[in-house]
Amino acid sequence: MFYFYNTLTREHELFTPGPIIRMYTCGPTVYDHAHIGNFRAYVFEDLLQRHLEAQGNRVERVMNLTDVDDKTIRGARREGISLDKFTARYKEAFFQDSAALRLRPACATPAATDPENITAMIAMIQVLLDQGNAYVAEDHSVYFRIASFPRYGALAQVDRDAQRSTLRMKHDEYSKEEIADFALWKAWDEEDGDVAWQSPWGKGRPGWHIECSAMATRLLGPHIDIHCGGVDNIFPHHEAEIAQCECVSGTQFVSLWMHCAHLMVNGMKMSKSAGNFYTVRDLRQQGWSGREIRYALLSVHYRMPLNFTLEGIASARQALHRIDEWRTRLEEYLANVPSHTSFSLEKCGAVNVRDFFTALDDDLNISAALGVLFEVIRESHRLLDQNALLPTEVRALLDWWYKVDSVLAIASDSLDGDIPEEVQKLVALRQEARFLKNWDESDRLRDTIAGLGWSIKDSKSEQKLVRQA
RNA sequence: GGCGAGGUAGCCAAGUGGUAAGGCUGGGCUCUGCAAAAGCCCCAUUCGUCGGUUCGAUUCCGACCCUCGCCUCCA
Repeated sequence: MFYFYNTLTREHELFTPGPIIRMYTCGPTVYDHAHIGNFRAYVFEDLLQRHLEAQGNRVERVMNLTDVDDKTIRGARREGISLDKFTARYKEAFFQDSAALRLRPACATPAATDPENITAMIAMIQVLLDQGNAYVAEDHSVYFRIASFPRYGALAQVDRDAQRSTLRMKHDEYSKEEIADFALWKAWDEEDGDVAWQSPWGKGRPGWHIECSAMATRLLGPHIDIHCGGVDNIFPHHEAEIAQCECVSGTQFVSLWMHCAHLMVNGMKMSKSAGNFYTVRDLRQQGWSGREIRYALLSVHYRMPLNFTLEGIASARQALHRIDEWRTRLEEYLANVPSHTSFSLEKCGAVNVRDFFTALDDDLNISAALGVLFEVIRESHRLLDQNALLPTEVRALLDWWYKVDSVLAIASDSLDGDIPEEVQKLVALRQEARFLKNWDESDRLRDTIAGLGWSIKDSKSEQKLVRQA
């Protein structure tokens, strides 16, 4: 039983999936490296998809790439290269960063400039024109006629009449019937250079909102189950998408709208225009791993503003380390006392392990879910200390963790990678020195090994090597 | 001005009309040749302020204070 908060109704609603969940997530505009504020939305969407799938649902998700707009055109012109070449760089970077954050790729990542998408946009605009939902202005741009769609404003719950007085007419939009009407097709002008497509209304390029509408309906059909994005997309972007799609299809475009709150830095919204932003690559260069960034973005509920700080990501690192140690303990236990019997674990001590998933069922309550995880960790350590767990129970606990991690995707990749031969030799020497209780030699070797970038943790039976950060 | 989110320990953060999950930090203990690491234990008479309802409110109602976002391209 899923309950999700629907922006459209402003209520938690029961969500009952059909055989396939169709999901559309607004992707990046590829004019620069995406920042971690952008990635917060993608991590939230990834968590949502992974949880739906872990609960046995099939999800078809589409994420668009906006590769033509004012900013991409400006960027390409500034560098004197083609739009394609300019955006290709940032598309590539986006996929790299996404992989670092362990975002599962969407089923399709259509780009606005793909010929089939431009065709779909033009077709959609034509229908809107034919039906009187749009009009061609003097300059051959095409605008959506908001007056023709009374429900406009329902998602953002804005009253159009109240808005009117605060809007200002831009100089280049004088030909609109109403100030709030938005562009479906922008007629070519000097600034666009060679970026243009032919249309029945002359050469130009698509407006931003029609891109998503056309790509979403082309790939997922007229009705979508879940549509996600950041809160700043609610108005006007998603409002416009609803207007366009519902005028064309005559049916409800989206059942469930889910929006995540902003990421803040030092209490302020992170944005490119404000200049106070981190990119994934910035943080990775500073030594933070993708999964640490992922955890930091994941661990605050998606509808709460997240204040990103270095202290916060350091705390994420520690929490992950605790999880790693626990998993290692379980795996080492099973290496000694193997058990392949698998059964579905109900409880670990006093903790009901199912609660992890039921917490997420409730509008992705990640804090409660992580609370369950850490309670299980503490409880199983306690039981293991008392030798009160059976091998089959440890096996089941580990299987539970693998399922949990299919949703969280925060497990460490590999324990430490290959240990260099030189280090291995020194460790062997130290082993001998320790056997002879030659502590001076043992300490000297520990220092030497540390100089090579590996720290040693002695346990009763062995020397554990950990690569220094 | 209109719409919206939020104020819970040093930091992050769940939650409920019946007496405060979890993480990080800090302290203690265990283990240990030392160190490191790890594990366990402890750490809010109190939930922005002031009123009200109630046997009882952090949780419901009202007022107020503060922070932040959207209303223009933005996840």
